This record gives sequence, structure tokens and C-alpha cells, in this order.
Amino acid sequence: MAASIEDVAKKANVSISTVSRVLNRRNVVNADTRKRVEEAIQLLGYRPNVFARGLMLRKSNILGLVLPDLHGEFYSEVIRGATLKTRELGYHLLVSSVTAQDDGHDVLATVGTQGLVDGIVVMVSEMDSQIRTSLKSSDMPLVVLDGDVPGVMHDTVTIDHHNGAEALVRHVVESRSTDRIVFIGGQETNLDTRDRLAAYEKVLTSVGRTPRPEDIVFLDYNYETALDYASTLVLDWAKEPTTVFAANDEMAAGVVDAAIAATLNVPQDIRVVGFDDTRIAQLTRPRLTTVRVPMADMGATAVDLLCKRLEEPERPSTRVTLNTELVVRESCGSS
Amino acid sequence: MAASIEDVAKKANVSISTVSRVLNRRNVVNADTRKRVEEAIQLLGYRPNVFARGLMLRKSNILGLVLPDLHGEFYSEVIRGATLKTRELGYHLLVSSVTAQDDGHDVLATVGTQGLVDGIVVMVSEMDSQIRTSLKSSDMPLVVLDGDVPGVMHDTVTIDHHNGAEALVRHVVESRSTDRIVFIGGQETNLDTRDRLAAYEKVLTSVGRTPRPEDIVFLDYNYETALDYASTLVLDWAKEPTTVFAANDEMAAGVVDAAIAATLNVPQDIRVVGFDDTRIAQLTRPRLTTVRVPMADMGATAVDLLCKRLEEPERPSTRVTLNTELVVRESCGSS
DNA sequence: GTTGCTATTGCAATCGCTTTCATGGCGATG
DNA sequence: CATCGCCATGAAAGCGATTGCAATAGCAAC
Repeated sequence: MAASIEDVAKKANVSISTVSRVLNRRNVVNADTRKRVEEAIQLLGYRPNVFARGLMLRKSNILGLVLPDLHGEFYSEVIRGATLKTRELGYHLLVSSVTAQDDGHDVLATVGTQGLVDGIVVMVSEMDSQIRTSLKSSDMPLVVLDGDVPGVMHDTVTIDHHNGAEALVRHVVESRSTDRIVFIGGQETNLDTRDRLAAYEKVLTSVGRTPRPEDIVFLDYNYETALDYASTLVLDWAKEPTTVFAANDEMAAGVVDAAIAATLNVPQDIRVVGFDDTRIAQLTRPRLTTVRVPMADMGATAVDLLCKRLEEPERPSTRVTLNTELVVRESCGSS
Repeated sequence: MAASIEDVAKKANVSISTVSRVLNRRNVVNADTRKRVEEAIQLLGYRPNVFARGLMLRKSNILGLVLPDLHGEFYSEVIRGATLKTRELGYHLLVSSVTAQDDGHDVLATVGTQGLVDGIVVMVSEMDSQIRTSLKSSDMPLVVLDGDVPGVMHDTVTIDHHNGAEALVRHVVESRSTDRIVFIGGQETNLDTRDRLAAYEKVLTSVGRTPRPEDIVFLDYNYETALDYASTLVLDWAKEPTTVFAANDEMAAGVVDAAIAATLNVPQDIRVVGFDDTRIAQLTRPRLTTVRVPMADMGATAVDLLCKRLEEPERPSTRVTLNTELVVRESCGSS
């Protein structure tokens, strides 16, 4: 049985109040007394009980992180950034994923058991997610990663589109002005996909071209799916000058592999660009032109924002936009 | 302010004891009463306060997961498996990483604050890690992932070497009996690296060959490092029939890329095999012969084991060995 | 010698919940 | 009709901290 504050008090010959005071650096405690208490603490290896503490303080020092699903490098990096920052700020991180079946069935149940976490970082990748409604019924400090939850007060971390998606499409449009550009997204309801598609349409429109519905398709962000899909179409695409814009690197890699399997040359016969700049982007041959997304930074920034709000609950809600960067490699034939 | 048990009691016109009883399905509560209470709970959206509960029960329903570092797909998958299983079993998962600087400075402080977690899953990848000593001073239920902590009672999840590392080396030795085999490990103190090296030495010895020190090198599991390292040596290697056995796929990919950069052909001029069968293994050209490691399974199994122990603290400590599988692709020239 | 401060420290209430023990009601038994 | 035992429920004692308030002591000022 671990030592309690009472054990410490006894050993140091003081009351528990005094022990608590030296622990919380409150009202001055006499130097001698403090020393005695500290020795006792040391001696007994005493650690305050989180529960008792939380009960009084109504604070757990635990942050919740809810991700749509924990697949691939993207999420891995977000978690990594979040973990490190959490640690740095003296908190703990409770990670939870929301699987498809259980679409936000109850985020609050997962992570929001009364008092368990002081606040949460949520990545809501689906527009119509039930997470949103769950979120509304809570008044827990909230940071939304790469999205928005209308009707709920929260801070936000997003990535900029101007230097990212738009720059990418602009790059393609400018260097390959005659190319047909095929957009391959993740799920149609996915927010990132929407944003990237919006950038695609915006840039095309800005140069006087009209996005064609048949050039836009929604898959699921996976390599295999993109590979399968592209396999049947890649020869068609290659009949005219075409660039494929995949909403993430995995799918881009799938397209590249489909092209290669069809004995096409990338970028000579067909061009491919991806998104995220994960490790994958450097491993395909040719390497992928893509947009670098500061994945770990996103996690870290979200945690940072959350902690700021915990310290100062009344601060106006903020939105931090992280920079992305166009990374030109060989897969788009213009490096 | 969230509703407390007392609010529920009042609304249902019973005492808090009764509310507590219907919550904990203990001694039979009269059906009518129970119904009244349940309605009140529903109505007020009452959720028991974790702290008050934990204070009495000395149980948080939180599991800790401590990983050496949160890089790459390997860890991402472990976390994924662990999260899902944790969720399934009704627990929460607190994830923490141990960075190099802070080498297990105090795992217990990180994850083991008095009572915060009910037990932990630890991946100790360094042999001399201070984590080990930290661990000894705790008597928290513990599951060690892919390793061992002598002197501390714990359950263990490992991967089998026979069907994995050894099969891989055997495959190389048998299909390319004249090849020099270069082993590229992660850090020399890393347990996985030790295991894979052991397999390498064992198989070589078993066929009457003597492992040569100059064929064994320790890097850091990273693509870039392996790329740099291999760049300077790959032409040398290629002078005689050589297969490079990298301790993970990332390094293998680095070697492949170094070879390609040197205008060598893989597998004609030099062969490369990796480990883990991460996504990367399918993206390199040629694709990597490697060993499939059930990464998500490892996380899930560890969590499972931990929960079993929580339910039955006195059960004998167990060791679960997960199967790995040789995956032969093109990079080793024998498919 | 009182009185008034200040610096320390202790007492006790409180947080929300679990659980032991006591109580009251009631049908069954002798 | 008194006794027993069983059910269902309430009262109250913690669990281990924090913290407002009271108490004590030492000291200066009048």
C-alpha cells in the first residue's frame, strides 16, 4: 500500500494540512518544517493520490485525443507531436480512436467520462459525424484539429490551403497547361478531401477551365483501393496528357504503381501528385511531388492550444493555421 | 456543474446508497426503485465521477502504454491495436513515449502517478534502459512488449524468431548460398536488433559459416542513415555476390535507394531484405522480401494480457509468442 | 501589562462515491 | 401470538487530498 499524506504527516510530525502546503507551495511554510516534510516524503516515496487530488481540484491533468482512425503515418505523427507536447507541458495523453462502426457513438463516453480528461483534441474528419452532436452536449474545453464544429465554442488548428493544395494545383496547371487533371479524393464526406477538391476547383476556375465531374472521384485514402481503381483506367488516362492529383500520398503511390504495372512511364506518360509528404512520397519511383503537411506540429499545436485554454478559460477562441509547403519531385514531370 | 449521485438520489427519492447499488448491479434492488433511479440518471445525464469512484475502488480503468519512441508505422500500428482492444475491453489508454534524452527518466512518473493507471504495457527496446530499474520499484501489473525485464514479475508478448528472422536468413542462405550477407541493425543495444542478429548468426553458423564482424553494422533504423551509409559502400558490396539484411524495412529501403542511385540493379547486382513488412516494403521497387510482424496484434495482445491480469492478479505470468511470417518478394532475387 | 499584528500550523469541512451495518416491514414457522 | 429470517433501503464511515478559518505564539508598540 502506497504511503498517504497522513503517513507523511505522522513521520514529519505535522498535520496533513502542512504537508499539503509544502506540496502545493502555498502559504509560506517554515523552512525547518518544510525540510522535515520533504525528507519524510522522500523517505516514504510518497506520491499524491490522483483521485483524491482530482476530487478536490476537479482536474486530472489528462488530455484526450480523439482521432477518426489510427491508420498510417499521418495519424502516427499527429499522435507523436501531441504526446511530446503533452509531456512537455506536464499533462498526460489519453488516445482514443473512433472507428467507422462506432462513428462517434459517444466520444464523451470514450474520453469524457465525468472528469476523466480536462479537455479534448478532436479530429473530425467526416462532415456529418455524430461526434459533432456529441460534442455539443459537452462543455469541455475543445480543440478541433483540421475541421470545424459549428455551434460549439472551440479552438482550431488547420493547415493553410494557399501554400498547399492551391499551390500544388497551380503548379500542375502552370507547368502542364494542357493536362487533364484527375482528382482522386478520400471519402466524399471527408473534410480534407473537400478542401483539396475546393482548391482544385478554385485554381482550375481561376484559369478559365471548368472542372469536369468525370475527372473527380472519391475513394478511401488507401493504397490498394487506388491501385485497383487506377489499374483499370490508367491506360485511358494516358491517351491524352493527364496528371492525377491524389488527396494523399498513399493513393498517389497506388496510382504510380498501377501506371508502372501497365508499363507506362511516370512522369512521361502520366503524371501523379500526392499530398502529406509522408515517407512514402520519397519511396516511390519516381518520387512524388506533394505537399508537406506538418503532421507532428498539428498534434503539438492542438495540445498547446488546449493547455492555454485550460489555463485561461475565458480567452477568445483562436484558430491557428499551420503552413504547408509544395514539394516538387519527379512524379509530375516538371522538376 | 455535472449532476452528482446525490442529485440523482433526490430526484428518484431514494438514498445515494440505492443509486450506487443500481449502478453497480450489486444486491438486488427492487425493480420499481431501480426503474425510478434509472430514469433519474437518464434525465440528469448523470455520469459517475471517476475520481470519487477511483478513490474508493482504487481503480481507474486506465491502461498505460509506454513506447520507446513514436516513430513510423511500427509504433503506429502497435498503438492502433492497443487502442482498439482497450476500447473493446472497456478501458482507456494513456499513451506515453520515452524519448532518448529522457531515457525512462521515470516511467512511473510519466504513467504511474499514484493510481493513475491500473497497469502498464511497456516496450523496452534498449537493454540498458533505466526503465528497467524504474519498473522494479513498482509493483504495478506489467506487460512487456517484445522484451524482458529480469527481476520483475510480468507478462510478455514476443514475436517468434523461428518463422521470422531465422526463416528469412535461411531463405537467403539457401537460395543464394554463395552470397556474403551484410547485417545492418538498429542501435546495438536494441533488443530487436539483438534478436535479429542472433538469428543471423545462428543460421550462418548452422550451415558452417562464420559470421564476420565486418559484415555487421549498427545504425539507427532510419531510412536516411541507411541511405547515407549504404551510398558509400554499395559499390564495394556489389563487387561480390551480396545480400543485405536490414533489421527493418526503412533501412532496407535506404539501401535499395542507395543501390539504385549507384545505378546498380536490385536484385541482380545486390540483394536486400528487410523486416516488419510495413507499407514501405511494398512500395520500394523492387518490393522487399521481409518478415511480416503482426504489429497491431502485438499491441492488442499486450492489452489483453494486461486486462486478464487485472482481473486475476494471481495468475501465473504468461508469455505469448506471436507468429511472424516470411514474405518473399523481388528484392532478394529468388522469387 | 495589554493589545494588535504577523507568521505558522492545526482543525475540520468537503469533494462524490462505495460499502458495512443497522433498521423496518413482512411472511413463514412453531 | 411471538420469533426468526430475509429483503430492501437508509445512515454513516471512510477513501486521500485541499483549503477556509481558528488558534497559538512571538514580538513590538503604547
